[in-house]
Amino acid sequence: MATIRDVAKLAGVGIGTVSRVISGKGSVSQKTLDKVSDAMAALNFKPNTSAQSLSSKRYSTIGLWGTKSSGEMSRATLTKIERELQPFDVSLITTDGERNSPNKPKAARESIDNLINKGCDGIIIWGSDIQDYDILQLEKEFPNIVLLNHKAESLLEKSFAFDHYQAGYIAGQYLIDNGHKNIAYITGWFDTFDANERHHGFLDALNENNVSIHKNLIYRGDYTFKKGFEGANYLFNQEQSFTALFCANDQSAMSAISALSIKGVNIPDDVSVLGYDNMNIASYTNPPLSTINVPDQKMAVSAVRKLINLCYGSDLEIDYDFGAKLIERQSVIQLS
Amino acid sequence: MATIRDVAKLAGVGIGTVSRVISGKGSVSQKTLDKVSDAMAALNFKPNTSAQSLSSKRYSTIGLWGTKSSGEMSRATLTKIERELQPFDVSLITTDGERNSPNKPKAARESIDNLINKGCDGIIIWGSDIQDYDILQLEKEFPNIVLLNHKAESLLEKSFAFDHYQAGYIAGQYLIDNGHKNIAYITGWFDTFDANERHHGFLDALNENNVSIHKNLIYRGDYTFKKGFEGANYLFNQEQSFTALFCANDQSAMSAISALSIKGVNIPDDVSVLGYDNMNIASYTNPPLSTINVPDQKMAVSAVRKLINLCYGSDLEIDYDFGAKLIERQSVIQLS
DNA sequence: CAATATTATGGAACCGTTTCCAATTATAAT
DNA sequence: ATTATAATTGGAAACGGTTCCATAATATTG
Repeated sequence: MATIRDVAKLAGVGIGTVSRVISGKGSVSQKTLDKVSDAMAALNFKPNTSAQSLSSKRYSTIGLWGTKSSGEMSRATLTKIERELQPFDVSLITTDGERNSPNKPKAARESIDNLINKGCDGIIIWGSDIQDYDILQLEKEFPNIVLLNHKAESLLEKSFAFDHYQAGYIAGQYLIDNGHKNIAYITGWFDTFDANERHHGFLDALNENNVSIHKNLIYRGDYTFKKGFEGANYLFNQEQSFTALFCANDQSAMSAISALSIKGVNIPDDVSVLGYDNMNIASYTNPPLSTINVPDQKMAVSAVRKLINLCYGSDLEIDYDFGAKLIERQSVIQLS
Repeated sequence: MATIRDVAKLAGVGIGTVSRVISGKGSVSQKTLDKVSDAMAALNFKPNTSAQSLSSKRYSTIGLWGTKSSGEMSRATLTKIERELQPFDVSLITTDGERNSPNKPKAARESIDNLINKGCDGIIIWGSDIQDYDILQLEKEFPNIVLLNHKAESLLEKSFAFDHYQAGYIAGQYLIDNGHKNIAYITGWFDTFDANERHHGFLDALNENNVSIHKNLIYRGDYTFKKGFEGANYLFNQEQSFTALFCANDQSAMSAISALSIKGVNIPDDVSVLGYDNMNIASYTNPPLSTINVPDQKMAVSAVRKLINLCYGSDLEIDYDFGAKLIERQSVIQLS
């Protein structure tokens, strides 16, 4: 591999000059620029990234930290992030923070440190697997962080999160507005803050409307197709009947619909089903799934842009508006 | 940040010694090892990755190259790859090779070069978006590559691909074995080698059994839910009737099932549907989807292991057996 | 116990950039 | 022409590790 010195020699200039043309900073006369460019082309010169990073402390890399247990970031979102980074020529390093360790918070912090140490200018922290206290601590030492799917009160401008409480509430309210009083519910997995918010929002909506949900009609799921399917069968077998089913995500909603249809229940005539997430597929189920839209990609884009601003001093505009919205399709009907 | 020299000073040893304890290579007495370890802990020393790479030419990073147009690698597979890398402490850099350029092969090669230049010990080349000739050329200059979802005849031991022709053939044969003669077909997107293989395998199976497929019953899809849905509606409206529908992937199969059910056709009694991929959700549709299993994750794991061997001189065992297998569930029935 | 082999150790040189400053050259102003 | 100012340029020093070699300390051998 050719180095900057080879180029300098061939072009008959000093290494500083070559460096200047690489970075485009500082001034070079047109004549020298041409000479150097030619030499670089002739030698097929590519600057060595490690050397650049070592000397400039700029890594052109950002890290994505998250654990699988908090529900994985979707592929589409991931791609979106890459695309957002591409124009700036920064790469993405992803890590699965998961470690089996007795001391979870410590392990989290440690794996984040590792990621930073790999050479990242900034990192995206995904989900709620790390405590606010640790985040604040971290942010003091390493301010180039951004929280995605998590909100830290004292770090609002670096938090990009969806109001799951409100969304859950909207979901509950919607079912009630459509006249449903006997409601079943397949929950998500409660490991995370988000999941709890959504849960309480939904429950509060019911409470405030004085509709209670029978304990037999709550099935503890985990966001998977499997649990959705099993949950629906479980609920179907309870003696309590229901006219609506809320599922904590679209995946469970889809498989719940399958399970119920297989049992011969007609969706939405016998049972309305409401999902949560608005996955791509939600438009193409039978019936098309009404659901809560979660602007995952939009949040991701905002988070990335904020991080780019933080790391590289740019001034990209950032959208902080991630309102909850219910998408009406055909899986929920008005009870007459 | 503390450097190796700080550690050396604090521990009262030379920098060479510190380097030795970092790498674990070379000999250090127990006593010095303790001293150095203590010093490292006291200073919270973390070796600088760029400096390490610069001087050792080892990057502990591998790249994943692929374009979105060739169908994205699934999230699950991506995670699998990360997990496989984790024990070796190597990170993954992903790139979307997509560029709009008049000269596609050149652009491909260029973006691969870029990726290599970012500092990768090796790269995984995903899909068939780069020509064999270019691959061979590349491999000569940079041998640490591995092909995933693509087979280059002269690079067999670095190719990890599924026999889509055979799988397509099996799919066709299965439908015929079940007595279907009037078959409809929602194709995939034909940009890639894989897609063509699958296509021809399927068609050849029909041909060799003397069943022909009416041209109106072939709908050109693109692997999306959307096209599956639209395709099924299109097929439903043809005057030619069919008892079986083959979809080039599970996504289209799922939405095709939805579309047909909405039209009132009963799956599988009126129309059998066969998918391709065996996605997670395939077990939880109504009816559960019969499909071709594609061992994506298994192939990815093998590819990664091969690459690790290549890059780091290890000797992991590698499985090259990716046979096609049909998973019988309940979306295809025997025609009586 | 001397001679030899083995294990430990220090540190200069190097990896390929960027950064900075002093020196040179070109340009503008008087 | 002379001076002031601005634009270019070269290259030493630094970034923080690894490598290698010469040397020192220990262990082994006959």
